[in-house]
Amino acid sequence: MPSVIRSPRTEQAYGKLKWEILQNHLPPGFQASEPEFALRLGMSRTPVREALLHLEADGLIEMKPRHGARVTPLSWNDMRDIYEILTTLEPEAAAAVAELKPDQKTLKPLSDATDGMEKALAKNDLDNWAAADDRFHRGLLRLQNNRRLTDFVTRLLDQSHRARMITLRMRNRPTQSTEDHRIILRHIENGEAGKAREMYRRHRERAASELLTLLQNYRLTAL
Amino acid sequence: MPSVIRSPRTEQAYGKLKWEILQNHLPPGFQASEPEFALRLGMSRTPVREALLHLEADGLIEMKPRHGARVTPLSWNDMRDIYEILTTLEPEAAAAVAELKPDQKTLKPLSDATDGMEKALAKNDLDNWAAADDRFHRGLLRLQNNRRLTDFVTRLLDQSHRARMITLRMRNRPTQSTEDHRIILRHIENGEAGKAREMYRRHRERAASELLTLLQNYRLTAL
DNA sequence: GCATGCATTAATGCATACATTAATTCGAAT
DNA sequence: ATTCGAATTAATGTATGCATTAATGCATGC
Repeated sequence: MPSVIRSPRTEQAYGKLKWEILQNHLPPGFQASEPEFALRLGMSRTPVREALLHLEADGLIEMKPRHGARVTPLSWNDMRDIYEILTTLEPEAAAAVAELKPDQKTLKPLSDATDGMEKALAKNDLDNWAAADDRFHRGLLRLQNNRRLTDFVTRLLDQSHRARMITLRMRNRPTQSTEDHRIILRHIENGEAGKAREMYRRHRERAASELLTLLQNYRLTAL
Repeated sequence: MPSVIRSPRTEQAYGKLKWEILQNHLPPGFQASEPEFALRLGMSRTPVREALLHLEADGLIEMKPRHGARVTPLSWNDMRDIYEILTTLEPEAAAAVAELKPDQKTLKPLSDATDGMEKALAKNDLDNWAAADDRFHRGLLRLQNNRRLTDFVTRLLDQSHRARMITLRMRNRPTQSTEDHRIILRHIENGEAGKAREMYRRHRERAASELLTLLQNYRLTAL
């Protein structure tokens, strides 16, 4: 439960900060003290501090003793680690969903997302393509029943979101990636767990290698 | 970074509470308000609350709006979910370590743990057996280089610790399990990633099935 | 007797004040 | 000029108090 916060202020602070971080509005490496964040957000330190601690647990903020809280910088090694885990866990999630033999209605979020990717690709609308891609991955997770898996992978997706956005316009047209999704969806529809797993793994391996190469070539990250 | 806390009080509260939960000193389902915990720990609500939030992120505490914080009850479904993920991730960790072709010195923590398991088994000393088993699993994790993987799996091991302790004396003599470790260690020593992965997977599958059966037969958990 | 609603009670959410501690700056001495 | 050290500054850690809000119990009416 990465986002299970209930109190208005804390929730507000958490939501706003997370949003601004993921949008690169608060850029990687941005640093400020608790009082500064509190001032920015128009509330006292208490809820802000709580939100910052949550974001630290999410891996989006790093709190260093006397240097304030800083937005986690993009790191090549972090991205490698994250994609390594995604490459292991997401295929298992896909297989688990396939095992459930879900009906078309259950799979609607996934087919919608896949449609969205194809349409956006046809229009060369990268932003909508990325959004649909994201919906697919998160939608798939939600269809399997292991809550901890959902939460953890969701956190990893959040942690790697900025890197994906930054590299979005450096990639070639994501034709292959879009096709991958269609095929994975078909395997899931057919209840073929093994094929879904294997296809998802290859999808993630390709995505990882692409992303890491881009980050490296363009010196976009620390480390 | 499950335990990255630095302030004396918060750290103290976190450490003490975590310890007492894992020792079943604060039993599953135990519930108290923040002021009560604060009183128990001899400090104000602030650091206690922070510690409780950390423990909630660790999955050991659940905070319900007006009902105080309660020690997460043991749940069969949670254990199933946890072991499902462990069965996926730990074998990958073992394979990753094998790939590193570590020397004997690096592997000393693992061989020590394995020795400890065998010795404890010979003496029928279940407590030390379990402790050595735990050292093996955590030691292996530390040898691979993906920090996020280490932290997440460590959390899962913590979350399942109480269930393991409770079922410890209901199991048959853990002969098979001890042998598994020896074999896994050998595969790692030989740098045979595939074999290490496969053996670890079978080890975890067996462990999961044993644990879940015991919990079910003895109605030890909620749900 | 039961249900509804209000009052009471207590916990949490949040703000603030104070204590502690570390970084930084400035000055003095070598 | 450089280095050491003390004083200042500012951030974090912690305590506390107040506001808010939900749960509980009681009373009242049906």
